[in-house]
Order: sequence, then C-alpha cells, then structure tokens
Amino acid sequence: MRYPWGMTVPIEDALAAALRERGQRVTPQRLAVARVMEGLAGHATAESVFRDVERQMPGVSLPTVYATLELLDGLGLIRRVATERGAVVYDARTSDHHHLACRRCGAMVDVEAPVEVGALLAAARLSGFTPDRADVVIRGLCGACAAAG
Amino acid sequence: MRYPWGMTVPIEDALAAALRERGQRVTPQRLAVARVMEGLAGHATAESVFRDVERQMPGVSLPTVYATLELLDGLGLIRRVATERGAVVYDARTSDHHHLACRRCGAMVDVEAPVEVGALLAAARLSGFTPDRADVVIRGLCGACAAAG
DNA sequence: GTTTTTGCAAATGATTTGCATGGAT
DNA sequence: ATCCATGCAAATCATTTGCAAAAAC
Repeated sequence: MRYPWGMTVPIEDALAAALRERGQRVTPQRLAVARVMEGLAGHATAESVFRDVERQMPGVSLPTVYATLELLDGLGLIRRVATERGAVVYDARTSDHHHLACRRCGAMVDVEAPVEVGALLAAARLSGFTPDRADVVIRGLCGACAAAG
Repeated sequence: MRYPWGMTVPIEDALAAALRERGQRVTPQRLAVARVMEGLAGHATAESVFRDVERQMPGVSLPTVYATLELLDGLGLIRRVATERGAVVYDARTSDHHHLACRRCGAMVDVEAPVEVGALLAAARLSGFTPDRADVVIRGLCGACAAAG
C-alpha cells in the first residue's frame, strides 16, 4: 500500500488490519506468507512461496499457503497472474505494470511502460462490462531463449 | 487465413497443406478438430472441443484432441489463451482482438478495439525481449454479474 | 512396408476439500 | 468459551505419457 508521500506500509500490517476488520484471525502463517511475498523480487509460484515460508516456519502446510495467497489476492495486496501455459504465479507488486512471457521457457518478467487502452475500455463499457484494470502480456522470446535457439 | 480480397481458406485446408509440407499425416481426427474450431463462436475448452468432435466422430480420444489443438496453435491457425484462473481456452480467431474476463463468473468475451502498445514493445526490446504479439485482458465484471451482484 | 497417429489406461502435477485438532480472540 | 484456521490425507481436475494396434503414406 503506497501512501501519498511515498511511504510504504508492510503488507503484513495491511493484512492484519484487514483481517481484524473482517473478524478473521491474524495467524503467524498468514503473516509469514505476507512477509515472504513482500520480500519477493518478481513472481513466485505457490510451491516456491511454500518453500520460502517453510524455511521460517517448518510445518506449514501447502493448503494454508494456497488459502493465504488467495486471501491476499482478494484483498488486492498481491496479484495472481496466469501465464500463457496456464500456470499461475503470484506477484507482490500491485502497481501498474505489465508482463513479458517467453513462449519457449515460460519465464515471466515485469515491464514498466505506459499503454493506451482508453479505446478498449470504452468498447468494454459499451458492451455492458465494468472494467477494473487492464493487463497486458507481451508474448515472444526472452533474451536467453533467443540467444539459445 | 484471410486472403487480400477477403476470401477465407478453411482451416482444414491450411492444416492439410501444412501437414503435407512437414511430412506429417492428414488424419480425419485432425481435420475434424480443425472443422470444429472453424465453426466456433467465441472460445472453447479442450473438453468442449472434444465433445463436439465426438459428435461427428464417435471414438475420438481426448489426448488426440489435445495434441491436435496444440498442433493448430503451433501453426498459428488457432490461439490458445489462458484465463485469469489459469484455465485454458482455445480461440478460432487469430485476428487482433482482446479479451474481457469477468472476475466473478470467469466468462471471457472478445472485444475489438485498437490498443497502443508501442512504448511497451519498445521497452520489451530494450530488455532483450523479442515480442511476437500483445494480448490485453481487461478484468472486471460482466454485464450479467454486475446486474446480479 | 515403413513411419506416424491413434486410443486406451495409467501417470502426473497443481490445486482443493473434509475433517479432527489446535489456536486466536 | 467460541469459532476460525491449521495440518493432514485424500479427492479432484486438466493435461500428459507409454505403449500396442491401426492407419496414412
């Protein structure tokens, strides 16, 4: 969560606040998942988040990690993104950015650049759709795969 | 495949030509999948394509349908698209269009509208990526779900 | 006739569920 | 004390694989 003057509130705090507000429990597992997501560079699969959380907290279960990731996504604190092949990754950044997906190795990388989707949003509204946000995925070959193949 | 004067070559023919060129077999199963994809309005899951093909050709197997859909996607004759949840659908249209994805019911609809991704493509190239195409997914609520909830 | 494809059945891999126990409020 | 969340094991779902039989070339 980004404040007007640029300060950042840890996801953990935002999560704890949201949970209390909804009458749900603030558990160490949930905080650990939030902490891991916050320290993330780029994207992670549920599995890799699980492994990271396990390191801080041996015994966590994979279902709990899945449930928490879904919770965080629902709260808008992280972003769930489906890759081209249908694999799912989680992304700690909620700011506006887009993705490059390699069609060969499946890697996914962030890009930051403006995209003009005004006409598309207008067309969406015209058809009765209420847009939330636009995600752009650029498909192609990443540098490594282009060099290799 | 669209010719300059607007005539359309059935996917089946394009598929047969491509197969012969590669020394692969032109089988009735493959043609049936191509025919079903051609007659498609919107998107279909592998399962639904399977059911449609089965109607014309009892006894086809699901693995064959999967293999053929992958083949067609590789040839650029159809498009494989991952929905937000990670489910995969196939799209007969290869022309430039984008998608509206409902966050509530998961429905996916086509939209046709221009999108300016020049800056994004430039940023991608700058980072060593070789872009193929840009897919835009607008997330939000479809008309039906907005009315219901 | 040779090689590719098929259909079957079983394997895989990611995600979800049911349920009794443990933990947060 | 109450109810929610956890961990476990098992279920589920879509997709993939191995292999012998059948079909295209």
